[in-house]
Amino acid sequence: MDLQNHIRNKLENAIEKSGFGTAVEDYMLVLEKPKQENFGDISTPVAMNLAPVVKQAPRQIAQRIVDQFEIDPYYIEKIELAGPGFINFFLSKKCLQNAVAQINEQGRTYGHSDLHKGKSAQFEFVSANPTGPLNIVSARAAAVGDVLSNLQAAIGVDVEREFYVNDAGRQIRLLGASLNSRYMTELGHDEPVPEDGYHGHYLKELAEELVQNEGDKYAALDKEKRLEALSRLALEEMLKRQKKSLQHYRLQFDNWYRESRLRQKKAHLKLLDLFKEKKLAYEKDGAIWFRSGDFGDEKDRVLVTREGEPTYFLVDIAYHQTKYERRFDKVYDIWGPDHHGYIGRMQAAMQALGHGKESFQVIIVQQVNLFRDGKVVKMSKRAGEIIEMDELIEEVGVDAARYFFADRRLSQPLDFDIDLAKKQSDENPVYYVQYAHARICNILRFAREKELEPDEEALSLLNNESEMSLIKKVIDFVDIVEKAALNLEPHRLTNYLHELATVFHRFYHDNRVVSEDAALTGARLALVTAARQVFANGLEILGVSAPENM
RNA sequence: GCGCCCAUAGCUCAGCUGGAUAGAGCAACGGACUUCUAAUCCGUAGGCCGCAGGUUCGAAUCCUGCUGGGCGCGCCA
Repeated sequence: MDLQNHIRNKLENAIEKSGFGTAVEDYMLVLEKPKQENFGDISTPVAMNLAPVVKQAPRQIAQRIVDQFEIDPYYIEKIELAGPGFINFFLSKKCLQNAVAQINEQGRTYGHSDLHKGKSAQFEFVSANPTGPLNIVSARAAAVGDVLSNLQAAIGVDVEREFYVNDAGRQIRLLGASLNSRYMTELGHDEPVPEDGYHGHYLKELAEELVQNEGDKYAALDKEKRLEALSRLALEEMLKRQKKSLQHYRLQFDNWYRESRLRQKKAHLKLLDLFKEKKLAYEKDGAIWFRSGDFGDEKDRVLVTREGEPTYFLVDIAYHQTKYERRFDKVYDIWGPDHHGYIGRMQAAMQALGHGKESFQVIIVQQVNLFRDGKVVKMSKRAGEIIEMDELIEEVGVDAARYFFADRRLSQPLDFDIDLAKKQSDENPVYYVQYAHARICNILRFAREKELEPDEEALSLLNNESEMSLIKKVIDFVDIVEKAALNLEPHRLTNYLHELATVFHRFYHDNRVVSEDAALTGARLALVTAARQVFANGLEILGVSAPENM
């Protein structure tokens, strides 16, 4: 909708003509949605922001701006000065009614814009170690990462989703050793799982399958060869299962970037050379250090240990460097709260490599506490007691899981109430929104049976309170998507859809869509068609299904 | 000790780049179905916005200190 721009332009003109042109700054030109409906549809506190600068009373300033404001009656019905100095705009009915036709014309693309067209971004998220099934924490990251990606795409960004696979190093060796124990035990040899190995049930199951399908084939190998073979096998199997879980969760990664690929190319060693060359690295106590302290980190960090092993950090820097080589304008990492201490050093590394501060952003998504029967479900990774993502999805469904995960501020720890998410009742917000969509589909089906169609020529018949509220709500969608995308706040979208559902349900209660009045029926069908489109488009961004009946 | 996150209605949370009377869902209570879906709607009740200062025309929002809770501070990954 170019409505906001229209008002902004006219407002700037009015301010210019009032003689405040030199005093006004961009940040003062705020257009917001007033809390109360009787304060109009759009409001600006610009006069109050100008007051301290021009040293005049806010209401006096506002009055002069209002006097100079050129009203285009197509858009605006009236302007009011209110309260301490707010200028409130009331939109014309004509403009609101026509918005319905515009939405229907845009259809599936309504809500999308080219605000950031031409930019590219990469989201790296989940990136769980391939040493076991995905858990609850990954489930939140997966939902959030996917929705954030969708939101960026909606404002025109060319987005890529990436999963970084840590398929090299100590943990994979441990994984192999753990599988080896299970496998050999299955064959009657006593080889206990290493103390710091992986004790989960899944490796036991895998070992059983292995014996069943391939017998004692691996037992014949000498231990080193066997461990290597089983490591590889376990890794690929775990990866396969993770991919399957994510697919089930309706999440498609564009790229699975393997750490082993970096190591093969010796990317980390080349990077080390580069650091040395640029005097960003030095030797101390037998280890090689990065001067991260010079780039805002708390202290310097080790890149190569005294034993000559490259640290995870060194490889990770090399990995992040590839993101820039792959020419993303913006690189986002989604991490759990346990990694926040890692942000400083990675930012330092990126800056040392000459990448602008704005180009790399870490998004910390807070933890998930699982509740069942009103009690916290304790999870212990060591003992292999984790709640798997598959179990959660199995139990509550993909829609509820994704909706719940998107419905919180990222910085807020999330209490996930399994019992609530499972409930097919009004206590569950997912159904409330989906039900609104299904209800509209039902109306449209009913109308089609009677051979009635939406009629955009009749939109001027939409006049009553609940009709106008619904129109005003659907036209907010573009703005909501933009704000959610720019601020990386998926919960804005769920909140909005819930509000939209409320307004729609009220409209439904107040008005019969299919009635004796053919013209009015056409107009209302056009309105609910637009509303349905907004539900569908919004739910699509969330990755939640929009059922046609419930 | 240092760093990050959190504290708003009984519960779960919005609102936080300062603005008008702090909102929603659930739970509680009272109403509404011969109509296109009652998985819905309407109404009532519910608040020292953790505490104490500060900044200013104005603070849930910004700053400082404190209290309480979660997490992190490896030549681990």
